[in-house]
Amino acid sequence: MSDIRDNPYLAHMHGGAEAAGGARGSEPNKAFAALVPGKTTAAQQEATEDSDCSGLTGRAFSQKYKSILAKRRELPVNKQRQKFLDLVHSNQFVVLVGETGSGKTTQIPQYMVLDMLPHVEGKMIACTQPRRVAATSVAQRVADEMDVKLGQEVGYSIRFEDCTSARTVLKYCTDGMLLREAMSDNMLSRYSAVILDEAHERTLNTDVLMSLMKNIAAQRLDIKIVVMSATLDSEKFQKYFNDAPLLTVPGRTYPVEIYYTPEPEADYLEAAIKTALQIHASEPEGDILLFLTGEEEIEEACRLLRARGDDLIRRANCGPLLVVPLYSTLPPAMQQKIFSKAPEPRTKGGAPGRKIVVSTNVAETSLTIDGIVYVVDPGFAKQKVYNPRVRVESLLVSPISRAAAQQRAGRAGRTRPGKCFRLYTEKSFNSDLIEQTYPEILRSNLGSIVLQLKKLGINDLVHLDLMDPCAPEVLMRALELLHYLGALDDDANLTPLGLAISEFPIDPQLAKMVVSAADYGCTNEALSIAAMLSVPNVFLRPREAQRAADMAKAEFAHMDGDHMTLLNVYHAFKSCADPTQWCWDNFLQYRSLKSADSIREQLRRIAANNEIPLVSNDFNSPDYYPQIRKALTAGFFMQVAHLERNGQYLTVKDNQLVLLHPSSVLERKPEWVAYNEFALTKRHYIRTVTEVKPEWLLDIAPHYYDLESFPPCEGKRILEKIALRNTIFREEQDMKKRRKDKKDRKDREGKDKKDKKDKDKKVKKDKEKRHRSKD
DNA sequence: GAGCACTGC
Repeated sequence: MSDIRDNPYLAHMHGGAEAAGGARGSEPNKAFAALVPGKTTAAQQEATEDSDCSGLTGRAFSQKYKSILAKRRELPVNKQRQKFLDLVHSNQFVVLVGETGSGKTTQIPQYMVLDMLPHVEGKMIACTQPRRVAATSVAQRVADEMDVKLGQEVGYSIRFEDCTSARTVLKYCTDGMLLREAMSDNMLSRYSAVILDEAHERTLNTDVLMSLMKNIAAQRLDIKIVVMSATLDSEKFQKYFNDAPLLTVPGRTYPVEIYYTPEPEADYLEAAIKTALQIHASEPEGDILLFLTGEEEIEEACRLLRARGDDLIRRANCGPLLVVPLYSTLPPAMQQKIFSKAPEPRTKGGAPGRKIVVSTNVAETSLTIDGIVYVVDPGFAKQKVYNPRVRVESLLVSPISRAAAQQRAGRAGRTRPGKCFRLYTEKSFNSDLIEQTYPEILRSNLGSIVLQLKKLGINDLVHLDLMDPCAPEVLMRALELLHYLGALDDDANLTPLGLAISEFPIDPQLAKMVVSAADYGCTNEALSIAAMLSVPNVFLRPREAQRAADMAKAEFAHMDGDHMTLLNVYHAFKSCADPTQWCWDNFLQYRSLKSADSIREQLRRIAANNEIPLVSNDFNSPDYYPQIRKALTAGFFMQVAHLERNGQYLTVKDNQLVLLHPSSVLERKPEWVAYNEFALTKRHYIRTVTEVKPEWLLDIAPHYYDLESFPPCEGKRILEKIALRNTIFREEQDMKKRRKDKKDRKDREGKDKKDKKDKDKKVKKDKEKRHRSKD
């Protein structure tokens, strides 16, 4: 930090006028001196902003600053600045509801900075976002608004990238990042205030963070918490945060007219296509956004829209259509197409062209497309559900909530008034749809979350104060998993192993594999596999080139299974000359491999920091792959299936009937396999599968393969035989050892006797010698 | 013989 007296904000601490004047010459700035931390008024803040030079940098404000400032003053949130400050001054928690366009995300954090002057105490203000792009782009915008360089007084912090400095006063970060920080600083002592933005999205991280902030606030009366949300579901937030006061800020969007179908639609895909084409045929200019559930459905809809659109254009003299798909796994170049302009009329003065974007939920929150005037909403989305009984997370096409429907409709009113066509009845909207989507924490496996909570110092999970408490059975499953992995002891306290596992930002099973790999001399390989399993599928299989893609994949196939195949792919990726071209040639997703590489680097650094040796076995040793598979077993012994005599796999303990996923490279069916994922679709598949040995299971996870408590099945009988064989073998070894020990002891005793005799003889001789010499 | 909503550390 530069000299504290250079900072005009600190005027009140150093005799005001003198210090403030020092930064910019002779004229003292009264507005700076007037700011008293925690007691500023809107007028004082505005005066500070209107002055000639920045209180933070001491530099004169630029022309650009002044023009942005004029726009900032017109934002709806600015009209409520005084009210907001009053609430913050007299409350520890404030809930703020602001619709799109209110300016809350950019302005509220700045009001907080001016009010608290956190750097006086060497502290900061954090504003969390659920997504990385939001954290980075908003930070850039606010840096411009405050006339500072991004990364200096205003910065951001996201995975793989910390763009902050010792001067940083305001930090935008992902909520996951702040959680990680809390794991090493449980009281978040570096922050004088935390602003939680987009809280209505109720992501896993936001929910955990809200609970944590409540906990911290009870112990740190100096900290302020502002919770910002976009919905009207504010009462729930207020109640959760000890009856916090509410401030509502109007948004700035255009009206959207809503239309419902008079009768329920039997086939929503067909209805959606029809509706989109009808809009094209009869509504004025403006682009269409159509929400569907997944990649396959979207590609199918695009094909149909193009075909029928051509037909429509011929028959009804409509304008040309541009149909573009949008989903997250679409290559970035293809995603860019959503921003292209609608096509020109085919003849001068002819019917205008139109763009139709067919998208998943990405377009609901993550991506904003300008120029959308019409939204078609069939009312469905793929949603994650968790079944604790079989410990399986899966995706299910389900009806969306009223809040989500509202969010979708809002996408039509960003640039001018729009229309939203809902493909369900108004009655259905009111009586069938739930108010809010169930928060993610109620639909997820909590293994990793529970571990994080333990690390955050929250031990009493039963009384864990979440906005929506999770099901006891889900908590039980999480505790059970962590206990079996050895991350928690019998009293559910974090073990040293659990502490190590919690350092890694990956699934606990994967982290256990990495940590255990040290025992098998293969941490380097375990890190690569863990990274490859933490990114979206790397294998591409385009519909028009399935055979070619399969052949390309076969080149990487490893006889032991899919994990080793992934390792082959990673190694090949690292040693190829032109990664983009190479990925293209081999039907591999460049994005996923690139991201696996970054993750691996992060994991490697964490391993190094935790004194986990980074080692490999000799590649030419016959043990090279078995050792890696043993490390895999150490993490995934709970995800093992056994091939029954009828040719079907049963998962161990749960006795679920499963099939090897057709994408597996394992053509022969090994008797015992460990799997990464249980995929619940039309059938039950196990995906990413590698052969393991039953004796490893008994060796590596004896507490889980405790045969006394094992439900009966073929696998159990085989394990019992092996266990018996092991016992007999051990008995034999013991007997041999005992026999040998006995013999050794006898020999030793014999030798000792002889030694003693010899010694005695020697002593006698010596004595005699001495006697003789005396004489 | 078949998927893969979306995020995040």
